[in-house]
Amino acid sequence: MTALYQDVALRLRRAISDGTYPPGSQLPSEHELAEWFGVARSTIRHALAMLGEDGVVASHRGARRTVLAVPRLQNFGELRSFSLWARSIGAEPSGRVELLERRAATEVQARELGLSADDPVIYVVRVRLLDGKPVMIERTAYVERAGLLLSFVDLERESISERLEEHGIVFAHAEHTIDAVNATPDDARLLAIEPGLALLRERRRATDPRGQALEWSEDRYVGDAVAFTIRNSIALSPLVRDRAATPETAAASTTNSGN
Amino acid sequence: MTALYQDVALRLRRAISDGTYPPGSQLPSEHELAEWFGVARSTIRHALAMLGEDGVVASHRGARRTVLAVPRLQNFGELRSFSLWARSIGAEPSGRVELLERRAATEVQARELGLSADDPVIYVVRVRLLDGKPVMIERTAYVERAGLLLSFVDLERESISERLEEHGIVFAHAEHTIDAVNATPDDARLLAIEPGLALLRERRRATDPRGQALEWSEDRYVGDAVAFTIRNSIALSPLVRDRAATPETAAASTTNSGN
DNA sequence: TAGTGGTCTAGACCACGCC
DNA sequence: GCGTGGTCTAGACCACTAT
Repeated sequence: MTALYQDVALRLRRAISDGTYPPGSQLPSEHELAEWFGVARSTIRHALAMLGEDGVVASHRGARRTVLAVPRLQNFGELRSFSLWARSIGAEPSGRVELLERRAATEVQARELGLSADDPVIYVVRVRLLDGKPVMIERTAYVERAGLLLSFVDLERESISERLEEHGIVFAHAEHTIDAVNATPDDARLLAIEPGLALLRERRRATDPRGQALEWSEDRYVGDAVAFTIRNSIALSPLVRDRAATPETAAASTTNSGN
Repeated sequence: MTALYQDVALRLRRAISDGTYPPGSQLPSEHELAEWFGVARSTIRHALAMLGEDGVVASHRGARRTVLAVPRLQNFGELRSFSLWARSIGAEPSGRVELLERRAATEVQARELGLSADDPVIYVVRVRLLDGKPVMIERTAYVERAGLLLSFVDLERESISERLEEHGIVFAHAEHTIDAVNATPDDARLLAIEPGLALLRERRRATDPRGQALEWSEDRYVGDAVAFTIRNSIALSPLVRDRAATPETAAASTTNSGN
């Protein structure tokens, strides 16, 4: 069912989590692991490469691998879906729909979603709550193909992404741009906070496995409720620091231009 | 010198950048690429895996790879070093040292750096400027081994990380936690902005190749000057959403809590 | 059904760390 | 010099897509 290397990776993760190989210690050699697991060395290497991508182990030619940290659980689905994420930390997610309409795409939405000007999008504004406390405003434009299915979803209770996956709409890739903004009066009203409070803004473009844009969203998190964490290393650096988009630079910026 | 697969990856990146394989198009098959480049299929796969990690291509069993986006240039060094990053976007970096002293680690610093209470750290507060405009405050605690070398660095002009690398201190891994805070009066004074303006806060723990902590830093960026971008996918998700540190949760949390 | 990517093996040689 | 991880090859079989 699952691939051998995934099984090996899982078992190594567990061994690190349960203290067999605590952070700072060294892993057995690839040769030893291959013997113990009864697989080829390349299969062990494939598994170890995955741990390396997660920042769990570090490796250097000539020396055994070092354990850097205990693995984190979170997966892509939990990052994309507020509901999944909330439940994974033991909180009860809910949502309040402020707006849901089919309308012409704005210039930005059209560019990010790869649409022509005035193509229709489904635009949704939702306030997301954690254990009854508002923590985020989600302003999302869906392409028509995905958005039309929203009429089948109970937006107050259900997870949009979970329901869309049941209908064959799969989110596979995303690009996130993160900066900070002060809460507008409108933000403050929706989140029941003071205007001017610092909010963490995440602009997200998500695509299906083929790279076809499915949604473009601008989410604003209450600064003291949510944070993002990224691990990276010399070998793997998915995080990029950008000059923020300003009215003058927005048009020229590569971060924001679509497709 | 460079590995074959790295050379192949570079050439494929170039082919995507120059429009040979634009976003949305399909790459040739692994078999074809292996023949063209004169290498084994596994070498091609290794190169393509790197492009996949960067979110440049997507792959599915049975179908050819799809180009998702044009590759971004930035590397790990440019993320860690403000100076390198600034020059890479064509701006002139500078810095102003507000404080530099050797002192006992705070509780948080000791925990993040893996020190005992009251072990000494080198604490530096610097304002970083882009083309003369203040955009960031950097409050960094270095472990003694790295920090003592700072006396050899011209902090107003030089890049700390570049000089430390010359002395054998190599930054290899980092974990970043990002949230939003309002500028304190002190922040506002240093950055020449209004108090209360939304700032992007990055707390960063960086280690050497062995996972030994080298620095722990709390940086605050002016919200309209800098943003961070992350790409991820089902297969690779280095980004994690966390509940932010609150006075109650800070003690239990490993990721966060303030300076 | 042919082609494609995903997985896995067995073996080779090399560059580097450590003793 | 020995053990380690890094690179590379050649070939096999399988699961899935496209047609």
